[in-house]
Parts: sequence; structure tokens; C-alpha cells
Amino acid sequence: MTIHPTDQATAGAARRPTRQRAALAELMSTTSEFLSAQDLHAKLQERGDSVGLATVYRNLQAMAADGDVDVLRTDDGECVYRSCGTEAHHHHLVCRECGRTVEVEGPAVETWAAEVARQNGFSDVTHTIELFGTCTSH
Amino acid sequence: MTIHPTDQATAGAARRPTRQRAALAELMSTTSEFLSAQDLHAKLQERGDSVGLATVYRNLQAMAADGDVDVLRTDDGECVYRSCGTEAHHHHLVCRECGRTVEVEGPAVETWAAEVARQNGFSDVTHTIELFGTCTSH
DNA sequence: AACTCACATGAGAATGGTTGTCAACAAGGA
DNA sequence: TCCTTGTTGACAACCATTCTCATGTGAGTT
Repeated sequence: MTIHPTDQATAGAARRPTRQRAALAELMSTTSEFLSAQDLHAKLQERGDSVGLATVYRNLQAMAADGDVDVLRTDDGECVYRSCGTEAHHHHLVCRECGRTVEVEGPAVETWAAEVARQNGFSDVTHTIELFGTCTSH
Repeated sequence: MTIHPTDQATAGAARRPTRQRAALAELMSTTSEFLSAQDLHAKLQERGDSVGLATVYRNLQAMAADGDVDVLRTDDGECVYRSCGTEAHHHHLVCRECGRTVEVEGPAVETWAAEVARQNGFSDVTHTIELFGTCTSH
């Protein structure tokens, strides 16, 4: 079954720096929205920093595995990526109209999750928590 | 962008009862794991209650819209369905080894989510919360 | 029971995001 | 500079899901 793999990207093996990876990282650092691999690929194209689509996917995966970017899935199953301000564990409050994202922390939620898991005898627990709403400008 | 649609399945329009829908509902009521549309389709086939794949998808969607089953996405983007014991709002603690699922409630989380949203000026907020762990038998 | 009509079904084609393939490439050490 | 090895890119392959549309089947109605 394996609904949620355990592999937690152990110390990212030093990856070789390339123009493509740099362009992608640079682009991501300039936007604060969650964008799909396809979106990012298109933006790189426009901007002139042409990068192969497969490469965009590969790098996003690698960056996500290293914890350099956050990933989540839209309702239609597409993966969207975003480089976050903090390395620390956090969640997102995303505007479903414009994609504006606020990083939020929830000590209360973390302890709740841990407690619920403990009570039910589950170990090695991880969680997925995302909030969606409509921000003030809409 | 539309990361998370708002449409909340208003009172399910009376659907016509069919052999296929019944077979699917019956099958789902017998298992407590989250299963994919493909899995369910295969099980129906084995069992002799042959139902078209498209029909399985359509009915699962309808049932999910009516709140009769819960849906979540696995890490590889596949949708998995499960008929839940309670109509009330709840979340899941899923064993990533065997799929065993415990329905959990979290008043604390609900209020936290509402509060965070309010503080950031977001309205019409929904959330996605799922817990994954390894249960005692593993 | 025969008729009707709108909804449901099923087989297969189409979609579309993501991953695999593999030859050409480039980074960094020797 | 030469070598080794990870990286890239174009394109094919995958595969869950959705679409299409002709056929089937509830459930009133006559």
C-alpha cells in the first residue's frame, strides 16, 4: 500500500552546480506563490533561460527532497512548488483565488498530532496540513 | 489559480439507483481501508459484479460530493476512497504499512485553523489534515 | 404492459502531468 | 588537457483520470 513513504531525504548528496539549476533556484526565489513544474518551465522559457522540462522536474524533486522547497498538490493532482522563507517545519495558508501564501506555525497542531498518534499506538508519525481560504483582496 | 475549489456538494440531487452503484457501495461498506478507483474496479471484477471503470470513477466522485465517502490523495497522486463511519467532519490517521485507518476528531485543530485564518484576514477557509504513521502491528 | 425520456452505463479514445530512455554534454579532479 | 561521472534535453512511454457517444435502463405516464 504505502500511502506515505518514509524516506526523508537524508543529507542531500552534493549536487553539481549547473546553469539550469541556478536559473530555476533564482526564479523560485523571486516569487512567493506555489507554481507547477510546467509554470516554472514556461517562465524560464519566456525569460530566455531555456531549461528542459524533464530537468525542471528532476531539480524540483531534488530540491524538495533536500527540503529547499515545499511541495503540495492541488485538487486536480498537480504538484506545485514554492521556496519557503524558513527551514523550520511549517504549514501554509493559501488563497485559492490568487495563490498568495502565508507561512504559518502551529505548535498546538503539532502536539495534537503527536498526541492522537500516541493514543492510537502509531509511531513514526508525519502529517499533512494545509489551509485554503480567500484573502482580503478578493 | 484555484488551488482548492469551493464547491461543497450541495444536497446531492436524487441519483437513480443502479446495480452498479449498489455493488460499489456494498463493496466499500465491507472494507475499512482507503482504496483507489482502480482497486475497487478490480475487486468488483473478481467478485463477479462487473462494472465499467468509468462508472466506478463517476460514482466515487458522486459519493464523495455527497459526503458519503472520504477521499484523499496518496503521495503519488492517486485518489483513494473510503466509506467512513461518521458523517461528521473528521480526519484520518493512516498506517502507511497496512492502510489501517483511524478516524480522529480535533476540535483543537479546527479552532486553530479558524484562528490562523482570521488573523491573516482569510475568509471561507477549509483545511486538509491527514496523519500518517506506522501502527502497532508493524 | 407499452411508451417515453432523461439519466446511467460501458468500451475505448483522448488528455495531460510526470517519469523513463539514452545519447550528447559539462563540471571538477588528475 | 584528459577522464570520469553526474546532468541535461528531446521525445517516447506511462498511467490515472476524463471524455465521447451509442446503447441500456430506471420510473413515471398512459
